[in-house]
Amino acid sequence: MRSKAEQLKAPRGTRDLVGPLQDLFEKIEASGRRAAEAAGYRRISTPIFENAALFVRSVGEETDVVGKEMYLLQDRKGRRLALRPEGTAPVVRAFIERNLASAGLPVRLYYLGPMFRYERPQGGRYRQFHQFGCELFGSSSPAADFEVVGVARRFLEDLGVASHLVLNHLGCPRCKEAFARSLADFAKTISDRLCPDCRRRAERNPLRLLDCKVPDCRDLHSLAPEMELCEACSANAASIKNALREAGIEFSWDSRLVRGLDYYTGVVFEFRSADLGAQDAVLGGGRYDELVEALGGPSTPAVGFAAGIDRLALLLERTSSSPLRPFVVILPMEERQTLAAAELADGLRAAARKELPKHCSDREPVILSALRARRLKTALAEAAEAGARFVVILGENEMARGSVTVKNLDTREQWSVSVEDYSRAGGTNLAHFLREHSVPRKKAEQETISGGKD
RNA sequence: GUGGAUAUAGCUCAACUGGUCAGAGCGCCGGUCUGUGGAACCGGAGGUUGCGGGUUCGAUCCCCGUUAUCCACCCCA
Repeated sequence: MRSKAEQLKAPRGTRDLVGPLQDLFEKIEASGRRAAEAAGYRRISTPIFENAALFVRSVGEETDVVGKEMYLLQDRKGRRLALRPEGTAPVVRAFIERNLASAGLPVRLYYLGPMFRYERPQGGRYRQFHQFGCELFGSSSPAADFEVVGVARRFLEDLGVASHLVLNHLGCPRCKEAFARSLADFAKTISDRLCPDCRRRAERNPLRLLDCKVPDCRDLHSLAPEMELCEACSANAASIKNALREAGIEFSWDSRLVRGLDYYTGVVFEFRSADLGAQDAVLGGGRYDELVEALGGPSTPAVGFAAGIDRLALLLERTSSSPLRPFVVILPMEERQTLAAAELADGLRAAARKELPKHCSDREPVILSALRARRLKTALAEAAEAGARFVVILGENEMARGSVTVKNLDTREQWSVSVEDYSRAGGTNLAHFLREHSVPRKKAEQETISGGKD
């Protein structure tokens, strides 16, 4: 007989975010929000499913992402919907549909959330994965490209992720089109000597030819025509390089960097990590000046990027993380005080809102009640292990006196604190005491996520 | 979608070529210890060896299927 757990497992390529992994996700998301908002980006949340046609028209019918990786569904009225495989198209759709340009250009938006692609799962690659992305509408200036790369970089730096920046310039639609055509023509002449993948690429996405990893193909491709940028495009590429150099941002230029989504034009870039194996792109983006118009909006230049949160979490897994550290743990001595302990904890949390110092960043202090009585020795050891600062002991003696014993786990001092009018006064007595006796910890110790155990 | 590998306790891993081999460490629970600190020692619970078939007197081990994971390709975050 099969157990329920075996029959109902999470679908392939999906996973539950819980414990340290969830902590990590929140940390990464917080860094994203910080980096984006600091540059004036506002969050947008779009639906998780859209009309399938949106992605066909933007990402491109011939790309793998829409050709074979989309989760397609039909609702009861026969509408063709798709779980979003990427974030840019929905944001552009919303930009047009909500007439966001009316607030005045440029418009800066960021998003955070799950994306879906039907792919063979691998480390750092999931069928439901998560992205943080920024989109900047309304500027064709290299300053906009520079800004977006800068936000991306700040975000990664803030997380402490080591990565290197690679850029390329695909040219304006005219350059890109011409180059693709000449590559395809070239491929045709040597078609019989190319690997099967490259033969397919020649048809569907000639630019990708340059990215082949088969050695023989690479040799052939070295004979391929070079990208020729028009005057405007090469000036654009040059000014971006200059800006990056002047800002002291390290990067490499790779003419083989081609992104798999059709809408890219102009600058494209990736941040790669050496610690990720084959899935080394941790963040990717570029310019998509034609997309807004292609989807029915006013001609509007735009740049953006998307970062893979799951991949970042993979990189940071080693360097984290401790669970929520309690500020106070209430310990009942005997079974019959457990309910009183829970009540005390509840009242203390209410009081703490107003009265306790913000001891750990932007979170409320964590106040726990132990739900069972254990030997004091073990209970104290556990509380100390969990990193609690105070322990409140509630036993026969305390109940008789109408007080509790408060112990500071750092200094080992302890006091008897009266709680007689505790509930009437909204818990001020104990809360006040704790406030008076808590000194701010050093910064490193305040971190609830990145700080290890003492 | 293609090629390859793996699957044993909550976790990390053992078990010579099929024959008491279902184990260890960590974790968890309890005791030594009736109300004061992360220790030590002792004990306990937990597995039809991913699942389903097959070969065999006998399968964790061999074969087939299946599911999941990992690696590479494709592609991408």
